[in-house]
Amino acid sequence: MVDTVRSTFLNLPEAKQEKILDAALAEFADKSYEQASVNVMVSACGIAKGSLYQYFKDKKGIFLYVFDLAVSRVRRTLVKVKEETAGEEFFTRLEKSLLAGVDFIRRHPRIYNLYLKILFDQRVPERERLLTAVRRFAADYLGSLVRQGVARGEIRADLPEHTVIFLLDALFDRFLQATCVPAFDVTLNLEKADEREIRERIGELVGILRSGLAA
Amino acid sequence: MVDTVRSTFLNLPEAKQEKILDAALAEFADKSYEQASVNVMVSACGIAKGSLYQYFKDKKGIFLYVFDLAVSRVRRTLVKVKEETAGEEFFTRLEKSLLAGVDFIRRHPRIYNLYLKILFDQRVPERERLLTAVRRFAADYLGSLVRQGVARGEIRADLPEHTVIFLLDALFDRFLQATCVPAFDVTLNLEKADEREIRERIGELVGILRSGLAA
DNA sequence: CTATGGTATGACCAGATGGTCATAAGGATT
DNA sequence: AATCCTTATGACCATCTGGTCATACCATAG
Repeated sequence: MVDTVRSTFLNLPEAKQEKILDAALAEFADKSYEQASVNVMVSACGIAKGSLYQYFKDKKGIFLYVFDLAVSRVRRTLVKVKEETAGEEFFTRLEKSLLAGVDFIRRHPRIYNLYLKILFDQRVPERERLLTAVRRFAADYLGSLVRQGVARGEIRADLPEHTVIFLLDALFDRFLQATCVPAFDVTLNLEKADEREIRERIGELVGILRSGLAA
Repeated sequence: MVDTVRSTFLNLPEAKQEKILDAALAEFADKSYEQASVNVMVSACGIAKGSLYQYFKDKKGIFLYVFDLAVSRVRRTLVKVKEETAGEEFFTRLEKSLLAGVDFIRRHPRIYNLYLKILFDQRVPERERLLTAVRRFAADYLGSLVRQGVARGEIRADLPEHTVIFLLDALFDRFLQATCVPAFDVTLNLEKADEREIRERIGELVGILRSGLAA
């Protein structure tokens, strides 16, 4: 995994490292993997192309390194939310997790865009592995919430856990997508919503999950 | 909309038209829009590149024409399901609609792949318009089911309709994605599921929607 | 002052792209 | 047979791509 980056890069002053990673993230977040241009990256961060190929083995190496960094940031953020809400009720934790997701995306839109690229660009290197890792993390996160909810008697114990997690995962993912891809969301207008409205919509959704649709 | 295709193309014998559209669909479904190659299309269907540019204004024109055809096929299929289940109960209609979706994708995987491309390739021409159209259709479809369900007293009338539709739309879309993108679905294994299993999972999901999660 | 070794450079390569256009082929009407 | 119009062709163009490599730079060590 780390054999894609050369020690030359790690020896660089941190500011320069960051400038390069920033340019790479911007480019990969903007275009599809194959369309992302190494030429654009180097001219954006003001180094020679040859230099970049002294830092990384190839384009794929740059990509994997950037992706790894992005994922670890997401991980850290969500794990923190889980710990901070450990004592609260299941449905409250759902709401707070979703809110934290929205907040993360608004602060790191390019990282989320990178994730969307992995989701649907079939030609991303090692896509299967990267994608599975991310989704598995989400499923584990939700699974741990669900199991604790069941143990505390806050949610029904008679439901197949996998299906519950699937439903929650689907809803979370789409909600987050809707906050930044307006065309996804022809009903709730989440992209233009302020935080109060976001909270309201989250409350409504979790309310439906809680009590069901049947009359 | 139709000013992208030239009359020359429409005058062609139907078999030749189909061969060309088939090659174009295959290529657009396989790669991202910008990565899809006109050269590949023409050699796949055995015509000269110049000919293709006599049938369509440019690459974008080919794409929009193919997309329009695909969308109208989806529309026809789903409208038929809606009509055929008009008399049945809300939750049954949900189940049958989902099942019809799975069936359509298995019979027309390339069309569904094309849709996924629109979803996440930010550089697809007129993406906003195409995407909004598709999502609006889904929302209208589900909305009509919901309103009839409310009118018949099958589902609660006290819920905000938009939010209900949003939830259903999210769940439907992800379920369909899971049936053909294994990495999406680390919990249910839908890709390998036979029809009996698919029916079971659909039943469980709709069951949760019906009665909620709370203990 | 020189030698060493890591670092930086950008001209260059082969290959691909979308799109063009002069030319040719077909078929119908005169 | 001659004219005319539509359709078919593929060599060609400018432009971009990821990747290479001989060369230059520069700090330290002898």
